[in-house]
Amino acid sequence: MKPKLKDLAEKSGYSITTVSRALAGYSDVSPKTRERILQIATQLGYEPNSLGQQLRLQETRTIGMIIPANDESFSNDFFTQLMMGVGNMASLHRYDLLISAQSTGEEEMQAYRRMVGGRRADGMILARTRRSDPRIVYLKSQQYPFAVSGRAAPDEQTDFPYIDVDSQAGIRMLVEHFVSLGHRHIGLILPPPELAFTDYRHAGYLEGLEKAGIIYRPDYVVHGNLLRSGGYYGTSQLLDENPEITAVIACNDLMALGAMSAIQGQGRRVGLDIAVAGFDDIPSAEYSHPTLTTIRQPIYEIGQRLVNMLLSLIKGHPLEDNQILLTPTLMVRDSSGGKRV
Amino acid sequence: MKPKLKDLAEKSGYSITTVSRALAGYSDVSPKTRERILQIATQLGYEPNSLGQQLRLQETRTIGMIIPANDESFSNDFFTQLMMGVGNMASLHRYDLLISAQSTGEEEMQAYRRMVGGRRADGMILARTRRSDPRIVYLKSQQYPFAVSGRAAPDEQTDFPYIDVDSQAGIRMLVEHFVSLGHRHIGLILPPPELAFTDYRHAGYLEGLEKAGIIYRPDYVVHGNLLRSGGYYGTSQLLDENPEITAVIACNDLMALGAMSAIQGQGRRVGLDIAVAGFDDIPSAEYSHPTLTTIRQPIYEIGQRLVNMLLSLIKGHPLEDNQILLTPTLMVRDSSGGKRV
DNA sequence: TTGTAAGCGTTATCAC
DNA sequence: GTGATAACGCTTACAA
Repeated sequence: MKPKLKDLAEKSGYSITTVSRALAGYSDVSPKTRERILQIATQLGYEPNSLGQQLRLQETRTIGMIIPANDESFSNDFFTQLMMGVGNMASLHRYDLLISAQSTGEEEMQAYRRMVGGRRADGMILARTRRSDPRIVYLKSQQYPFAVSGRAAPDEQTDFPYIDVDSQAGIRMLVEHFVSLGHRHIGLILPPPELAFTDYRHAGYLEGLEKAGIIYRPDYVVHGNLLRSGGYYGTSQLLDENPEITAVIACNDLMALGAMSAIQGQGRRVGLDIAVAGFDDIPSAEYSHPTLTTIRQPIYEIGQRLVNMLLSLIKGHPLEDNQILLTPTLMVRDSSGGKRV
Repeated sequence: MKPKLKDLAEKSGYSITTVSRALAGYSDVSPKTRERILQIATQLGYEPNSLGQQLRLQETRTIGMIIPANDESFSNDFFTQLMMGVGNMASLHRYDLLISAQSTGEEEMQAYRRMVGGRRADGMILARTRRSDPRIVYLKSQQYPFAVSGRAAPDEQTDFPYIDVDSQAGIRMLVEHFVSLGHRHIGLILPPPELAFTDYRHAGYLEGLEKAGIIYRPDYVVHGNLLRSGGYYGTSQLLDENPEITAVIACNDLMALGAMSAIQGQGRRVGLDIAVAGFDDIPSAEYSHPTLTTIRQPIYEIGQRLVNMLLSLIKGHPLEDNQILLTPTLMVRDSSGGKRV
């Protein structure tokens, strides 16, 4: 059926070794031999079995990534954008991607163990760090190459390679933006507390309020699930319980879109009655109605850079800079409305 | 370092064979032995090397997918949604996904040969069929299991497993919808001619016009690249050259979003001045401004069903239905505007 | 310049 | 119940 080295060897009359070396382009095989072997190889449509190669070379040229599996995540632009950045850069280096969709929990850890322990990939990229993240503990214990989108929480040690944006600064910028427009009652929808970046974003909120001399009100802060639904319910709750709120900051764009739905569902106008801002700047942010004021994170580029980082790690090249903190930029669009009177 | 069967064998005093069988849960190993071995395995944190397993078992439990690599594709909801459907269903069957990002052309074919010939995956899923698609020719020649999102072109033979939506009916429904609103001058932005579904959509357009007794005008039809830019330029061209046009059908939602930008860029109102419709019903369609009238394809579900199809193929199970044509549904939203006076 | 043989880590066959 | 041994397909010392 599918030809292997042995078939080429038999057909050509040479040994498996010689065939292998001819195909690999070694110099110590005579031109005539090489040509003959190459010809037979193309004639039979030979393609090396990568399993054999990988097992022998102990290298898969594959980058692993485990992404959240749940029915809603297909609308999660963050992961898909990250994956695309990773995938395209990996492709440039002739690496492929091994993707496993798993829901957070023990199943997910099993998938990590299978992928890492089973040596299915040469390194892994992970995203959305959690408090005392078991994945990172595991990967470090295995001394396995990995690169992360996101730091550890502020009170934890970040002793691993990562790229993150300064989301404290990002949220602070949003608060300042709203304050400059005249808002004094600003609600915040945080990510779930177990995520590492939640504290940074909370800190940015506090920092922004303090700079503006606004007193912090804990009841202006709720948690959401990072999906549209989280923004929807969070906003409903905030507005119901605190009717004086005039602006809502959602900690990602998906929740901000949900927030807008909630506001519009109450018959109010986003930007005019209630200002909204998000975080990420996913593609839909620019096409939403109204367009979404947000903090731009270069997710696609982060994916690309994580690959470069990871490949250096895999090859054992020294990494000049393996902990990168990017400064995000504020994208002012219509959802934050104009100056208030 | 990383423990293998040999290490467990040495540590336990049993042979590699027995260790392997104990771990596999064979009945012909004594309970005491099994327990001892299992204990050592967990103690050392043993994880089977999947390369070894795969090579031996000739099975990878992996589904391959090659997606278009280009900087804009990260905003391409179609592929990401399909991937998520595929990935989540694969996960349920304990399969992973091997993704390779490649731009169309010889490189892409090489990637297919590497993945198939190299036996890196047990089967493949492909999308967006092309005229006399070389990928399909190749996969058939290799008798390799694959399942496709999309049929062959109308004048070609579709002798492979697929799931597709009846896009001829879909476009016809859009034409009928526009006609019912009073439109007589309807522009069409087709996909590139080399794509297999282009002819179906064109046929749907013709069918819709004919039913309404509207004469077909070839200059009302242009081709676009399936990205926002294609919709933008296609619409600009259509409106510049045929100012009487009052409605534009874009053959996917991304182009429809581009069409809306073009119209709004001219200071005109989508839905009121020029009606717009798309195809796919990607998540952003519901959140665009205005919301987008479109034809809903259940892309995520198609991804899931393709996996089930493919797994049957891989396992050699008989497939009751391996050529599925779904009827799409019309989603009327704001971009098509109301009835014209 | 070419060939022999070992080994990557696993499972399956067969004998004991 | 258990253990040698071969095999999956490949690369690479080492010999010739």
